[in-house]
Amino acid sequence: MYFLLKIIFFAFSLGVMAQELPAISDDAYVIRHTGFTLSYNLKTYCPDWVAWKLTKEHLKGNVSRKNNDFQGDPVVDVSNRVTPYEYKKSGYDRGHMCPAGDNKWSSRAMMECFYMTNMCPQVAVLNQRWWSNLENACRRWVQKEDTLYICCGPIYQGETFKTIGGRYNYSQKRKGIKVFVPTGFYKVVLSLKKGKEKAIGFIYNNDDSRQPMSECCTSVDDVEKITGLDFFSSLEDTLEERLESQYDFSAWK
DNA sequence: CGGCATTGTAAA
DNA sequence: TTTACAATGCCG
Repeated sequence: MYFLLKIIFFAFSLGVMAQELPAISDDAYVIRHTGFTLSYNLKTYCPDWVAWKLTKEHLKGNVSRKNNDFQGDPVVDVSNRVTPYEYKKSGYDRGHMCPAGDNKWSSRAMMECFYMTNMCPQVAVLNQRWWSNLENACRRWVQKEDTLYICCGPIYQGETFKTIGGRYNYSQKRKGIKVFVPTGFYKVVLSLKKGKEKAIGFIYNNDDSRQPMSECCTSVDDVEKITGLDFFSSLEDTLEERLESQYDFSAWK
């Protein structure tokens, strides 16, 4: 009985309160951390999505990203746990999905956002410039919107994928894990500010090309078509349809 | 020098 | 493709 109540409460807390979460499939490996929730994929060894709520208040914290080191996620069993070793000499950055800059409000959230379950292999130029631009923009936007519901993750297009890692770790006597290199990344952002509710999506290529926000934005519907995910599904249907089918980049400035 | 991680190379 | 081993390198 108590267990049943727990399930009901969990479903309630995910479905009703957490508007940033996409619809969750039955076989999903969902991991909840202090500052974000993610769905871990045991084939790609990347998250399928990472979702979090960003508020104005969250940005007032002063926890520094220094001394927070990339590390395997202790929630994941060791045989499936990606470590920084997989990314070493790969040529790819360990790209945060939920950024460190959004987790300054809690030292625990900050530490957890450096778990490898929050990472994907990202081309350096994308990570440090164009993707970073979007993260900074979200932190600007939330000052006016008060709260943003954000979800992002990798895109894989094509039949075969590049992988990194996979080498047996002799020191730790651990089987190698192959981490898929995404061909791109998506992010969807929702504001429910009364009377001016709006949503927007973004799609980036995982390469070193020039990718300003203004050229990467699109509708949430577009991102759903490409990812197969159903974002913001706890919204009332007509509102969801309206917000996801259209977007206005200039309205976010 | 001792201990441990990293990496080139090759065997299974 | 995965595992074993040896040489190298780093840090005390």
